[in-house]
Amino acid sequence: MNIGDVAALSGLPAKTIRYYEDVGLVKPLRSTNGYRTFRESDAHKLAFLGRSRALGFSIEDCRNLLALYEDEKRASAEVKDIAEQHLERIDDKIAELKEMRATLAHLVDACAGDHRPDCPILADLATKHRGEEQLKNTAL
Amino acid sequence: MNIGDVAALSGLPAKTIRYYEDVGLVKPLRSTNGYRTFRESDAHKLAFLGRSRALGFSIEDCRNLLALYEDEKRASAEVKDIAEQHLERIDDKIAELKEMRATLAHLVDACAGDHRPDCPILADLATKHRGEEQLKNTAL
DNA sequence: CTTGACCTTCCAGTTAGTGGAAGCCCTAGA
DNA sequence: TCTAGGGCTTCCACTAACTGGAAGGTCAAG
Repeated sequence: MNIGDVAALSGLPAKTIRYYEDVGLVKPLRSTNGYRTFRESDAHKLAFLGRSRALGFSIEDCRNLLALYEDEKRASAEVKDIAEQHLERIDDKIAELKEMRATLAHLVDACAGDHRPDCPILADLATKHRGEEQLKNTAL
Repeated sequence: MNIGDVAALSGLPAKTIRYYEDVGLVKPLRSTNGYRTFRESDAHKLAFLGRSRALGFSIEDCRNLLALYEDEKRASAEVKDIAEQHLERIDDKIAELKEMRATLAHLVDACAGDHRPDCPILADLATKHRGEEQLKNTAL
């Protein structure tokens, strides 16, 4: 299979597949004309990578997951560990976004959004908030 | 004020402030020794930037917000528009993360996480899912 | 033989900084 | 007066995970 074929099969752009080779996630063979030649196993790996990335795993996570996948003697605990850490990162990110969202939604709501210059959004951004006092002189 | 002073006041790292100058968000003066000299207005801008960034606005959004902030004849609608678009991006991101989270939580839950190799997480990543069929030959 | 679709490599750009090196500047203390 | 420190300067490289584009080789069809 050439790169276009695995791209179609895996749903990944050819550019991305070349990049994955660059970072050592797949190691396709080369035919005499210099074209990459992908085996079934490579196509399978790429699909695995596509799904892992879709779940938000980092490239490094993917590398580890792939290694575990190929290791018959793995302990599922190792996989679960990676997944749980990722889950935690996701939860943190969601919490962060929700907080931004709440503040922003409140401000947007308060803004008339008309031709006049008065704007609670800008007013808020221009104002020091609680807990934002910086670097009070600790000594003296 | 030197950069260390505005850094303390705004809560931004000096590196970040230099970067903001690089991309044209602030234009501090220079004293004869080459040091950046920040006016009150610069310190104020930097605080504004810090708060905008904390709400997740991109640098380009910040640039536009700052311009609006300084424009006495702005229409609040323009500000609101930027904020609403950002809100939408946040909502999209939250939705995406929640979907990942749901899938991942389900898989983590199903995984024993012990010394055995059997792992529903890997099994899932290795399996083609509904709607994942690629590029069926449209012609013929 | 030419056209067009593939394929190759390499370079640059994206976001928003961060880390580090090499080297001034300035002040306080011995 | 010398020196040590902390602060300041610039510049270069690196991060994550690609993506776009240029220049050019390969191959099958007409």
